[in-house]
Amino acid sequence: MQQENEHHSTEQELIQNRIEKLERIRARGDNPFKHKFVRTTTIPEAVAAFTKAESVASETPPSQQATLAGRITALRCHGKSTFADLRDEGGKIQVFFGIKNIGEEAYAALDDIDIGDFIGVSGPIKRTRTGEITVFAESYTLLTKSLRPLPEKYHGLTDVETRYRRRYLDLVANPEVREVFRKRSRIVGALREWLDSRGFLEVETPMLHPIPGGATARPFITYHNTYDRHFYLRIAPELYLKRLIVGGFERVYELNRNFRNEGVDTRHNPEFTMLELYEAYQDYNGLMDETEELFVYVVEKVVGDLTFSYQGEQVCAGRPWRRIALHDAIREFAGIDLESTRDRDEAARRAESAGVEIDATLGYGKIVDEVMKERVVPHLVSPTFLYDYPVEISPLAKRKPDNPALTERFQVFMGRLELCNAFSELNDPIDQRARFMEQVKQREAGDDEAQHLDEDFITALEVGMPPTAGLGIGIDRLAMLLTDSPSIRDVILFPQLRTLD
RNA sequence: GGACGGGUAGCUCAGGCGGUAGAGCAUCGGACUUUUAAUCCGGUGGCCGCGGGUUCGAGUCCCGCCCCGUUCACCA
Repeated sequence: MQQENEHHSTEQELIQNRIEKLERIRARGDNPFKHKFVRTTTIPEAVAAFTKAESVASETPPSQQATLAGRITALRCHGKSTFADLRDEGGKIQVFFGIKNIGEEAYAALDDIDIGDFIGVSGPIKRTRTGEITVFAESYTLLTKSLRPLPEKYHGLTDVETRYRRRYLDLVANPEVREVFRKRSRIVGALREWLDSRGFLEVETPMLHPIPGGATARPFITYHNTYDRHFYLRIAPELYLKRLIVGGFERVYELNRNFRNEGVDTRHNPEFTMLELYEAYQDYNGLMDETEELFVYVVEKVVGDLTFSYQGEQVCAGRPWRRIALHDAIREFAGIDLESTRDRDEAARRAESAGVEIDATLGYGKIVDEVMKERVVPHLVSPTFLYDYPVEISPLAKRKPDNPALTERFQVFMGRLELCNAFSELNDPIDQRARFMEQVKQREAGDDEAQHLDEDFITALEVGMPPTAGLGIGIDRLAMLLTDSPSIRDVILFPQLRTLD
């Protein structure tokens, strides 16, 4: 215990110092944690109103009375006058405390105000001698006492571990981080607007799945006490959403979290946000058109321009987007043909001739997938549809009528990021059962990402699902792209890190 | 899991040739009624990630471990 105290002695001293101030405040009969404060306006509104009034009345700048609230981010004390920077969510304004304006008692009480405290302040807004827009405080009130020191004012908080583990400090110290998350919110809002305007119904399906399904991924396992059984955190909502199409909804979407028990890197977080939508009577070609429309809507709304830069490269999202069959793209970028063979070993030979290392356990479909990731995706900066994927790696997608080895599936890539996965949904229950059985075989052969047989889902398909196309969009990656963030952790408020003891 | 880089004051960072651990900001005390990274004077503050080892002596060298980042592998 004592060791622990000594270990934190410095920080403890800073905290202790503030606690003593807090006690002095209480001793004066003031409450350092107020319940409510009515402000007349926000800081950015007050600044905008002042600037506007000023531009109209050119000779004598008007002074406008305002009551503002915010956090003190800087204090400059000059004896009988003090300047503070006050910041709220949207902006910053300087506050001037003069002993003549607020009185000796209130001025003396400033001794117990620290950087980090929240205050409310009233007074006229004017420019100082040096031209800074400033509230000349006539009164102020402490709203919340802060007991811990904030990160340094000039450099902010740069330690990435602290930024992720204690995001509140990151948000306080680095205003641009708040902008990233505002933008993320606008992306999600724009997606919903587009979907809602087209009659898509937002639904919520289970997060606890008795059988993990809808994607090839390792699930998290959890346990329900009353039912005395294991559940899986969902890896995708797909099979439930398709059940809703069976039930008669024609346009549904779900925008929520998926959980996959796999590696963590700059593009993968164990929990991530996915938009999945399903549209009856549509196929993958029509869905490609709609996907373009949807993205263009969101990009224009959020970025304001269809050309933007991601990690130093220009992305041009203007329509039409390039559409190229996966096998054609492999021919173009990898210089090999994987379409004219279906033989696993031959495909592996050709892949290796293109310099792609192929693990002996990979089947034909995964070889194609591997070559795509290694040789094709790195070229896809501006938006590109790859379409017609091997049936082996697309167990929920409908086959092409003229080529049963391929499925009507597409993916969208932008900024070298995989953003979407979509297909004409397989609605033939007999084929679906066969595909599941193929997956089960792979699972038994040791592939623990292979999909499970979901008997109830087959039953639903037997009841009948109309022709349907479905699309999944990785929201985190879309947010990375549109905020020019290099890591998925930069667009997730509380990314997963190892817990500390 | 492998490779590389990092972990030093509350924050941002120096030091690293083995010889009593530094700066700026913050904080505390003093001066100051127009500053804005305020200024000036003085002070407090460190298990130098953790544990071993070598050594008269270890932030510094060696070994192991933990955490973070990048990357490769795996995946979306």
